[in-house]
Amino acid sequence: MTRRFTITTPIFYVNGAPHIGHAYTSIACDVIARFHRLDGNDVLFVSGTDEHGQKVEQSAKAQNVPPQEFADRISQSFRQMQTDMAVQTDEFIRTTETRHKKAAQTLWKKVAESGHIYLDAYEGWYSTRDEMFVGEDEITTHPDGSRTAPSGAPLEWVREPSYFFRLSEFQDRLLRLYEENPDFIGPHGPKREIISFVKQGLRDLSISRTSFRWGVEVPGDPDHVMYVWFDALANYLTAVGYPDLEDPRHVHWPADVHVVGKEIIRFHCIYWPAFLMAAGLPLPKRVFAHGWWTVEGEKMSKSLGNVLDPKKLADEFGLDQLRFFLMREVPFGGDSNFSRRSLITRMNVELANDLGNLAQRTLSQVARNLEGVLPERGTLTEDDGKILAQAALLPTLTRNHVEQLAISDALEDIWKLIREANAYIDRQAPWILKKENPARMADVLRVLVDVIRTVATLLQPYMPDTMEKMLDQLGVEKDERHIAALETPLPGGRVLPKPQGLFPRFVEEEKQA
RNA sequence: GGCGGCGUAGCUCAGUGGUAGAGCAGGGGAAUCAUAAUCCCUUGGUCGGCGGUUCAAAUCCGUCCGCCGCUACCA
Repeated sequence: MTRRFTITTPIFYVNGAPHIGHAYTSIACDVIARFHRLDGNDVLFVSGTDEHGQKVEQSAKAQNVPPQEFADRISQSFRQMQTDMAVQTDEFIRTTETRHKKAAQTLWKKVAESGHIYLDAYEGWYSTRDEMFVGEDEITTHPDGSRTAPSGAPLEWVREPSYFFRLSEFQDRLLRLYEENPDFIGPHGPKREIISFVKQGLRDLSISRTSFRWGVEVPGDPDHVMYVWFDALANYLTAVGYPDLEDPRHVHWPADVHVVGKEIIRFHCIYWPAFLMAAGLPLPKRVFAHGWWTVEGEKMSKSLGNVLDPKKLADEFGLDQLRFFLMREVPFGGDSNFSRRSLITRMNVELANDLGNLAQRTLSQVARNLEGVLPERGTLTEDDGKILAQAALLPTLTRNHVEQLAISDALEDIWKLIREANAYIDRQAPWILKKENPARMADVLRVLVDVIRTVATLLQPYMPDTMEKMLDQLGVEKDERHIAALETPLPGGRVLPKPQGLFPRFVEEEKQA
């Protein structure tokens, strides 16, 4: 039976250009989605843009364009970024689309019908100049009793009608959810924060606004638009065709994993399951928070001017090299630092020296000493059997890591085999066997081709373009490139194309003094 | 303040009770098929400090120090 697998990126807020963090989250999900496709699963990979809210309304106004036009432009830049990064989504949801508004409004109605929404008023200190409510802890109180926002703007106590969601009623059910499903929140650190947050007690959540218009209209009350998270989170349902239960994508709900940045994990682990519980819908199986990137040891920020453009990096170093680095460098879930030096080191040591050179030295011997013809498997020695067994185990190891979203650990295991293959070729020394025992040389080269095939097959999700070329050079047909195909050895006798280096060493150009 | 995370070799990190590990960097050697890539050996740590539990602690408990995050309606 085909397994279904549904994965989502966060939807990106259209209030700025995509940077390396957006690329990272997209690529991580893409690697996982591609792995599942390669493993024969029926995958739905969802991404999109969050386009409502006061900030978008304001930014559009500042540029003198209608909000929709503003949102169109930025949303397109996120789609372009994903195209540039070879991220293959199955659905890209824009929250300004009609289908999404329908989904969000239906969800609202379901929650309202269950009695979990009521009309009251939201009150707090409001800055008219900033057009936002300011939290108590951000307020400066002056000797004369007046209060100001961090921006220095004066504050006034404002009461605004608002619909509320009875979040307070879900405390126990949420805690039970976390307890009964230990993997619901990952990794461990954020999980504890969420649990202790919920244990502190939940207040009802204001889920509508009347102070701005740029949002999804609340069903039955056109004065209100939905609060961002009710609107945004519903995109995951839009992606499966909700509310049309006959939609073929509907079988992809619930999602297997929502991948999110750690800054929005609370909304996904508390609000989202509570909304779904209230609406009587199945809950996602997992929410996973990834870390952030620093740049050369510093926090990435516009003011520091060190915001990394993923396209520029891909143009300079190569897309697959960038994808590899991002997935390799960081234990998924942790923070990590981006530095040119470590990127170049990984490219040269792991891609050029370890993997690229292994393929090149193997294939050039096949080309020169066997006239490019792939030999049949010969009689296996103990050493042959050992490395082939290690290779045979690799799909399972990799699959288990990907299942846990440990995509850097999967690479680590793949590299252990690559290093072992380099040790094997040195032990067997086919360049010596060439004179002493040509038949044995052919056996050794065949073992190496099989090992490299395994490696290249499993690396496809990470480096799709380069691994396609490597599999071409190994004589692997298009329909032999999925994981299950690894169980069937290639037939001997195929003529392999002339090998070409796939991972050139990167030499940093001399800096002008 | 409360809650939580982190602190292990020069660097990045793995390791949750039983003789300190990996990769990179450093040193020595081998090989020459290959993108001067590879392979082997090796230097290097009182596992943040102190105290405790235990036959045994990086690993459990307490305390202190340092760094970081969360502490709801901007996303």
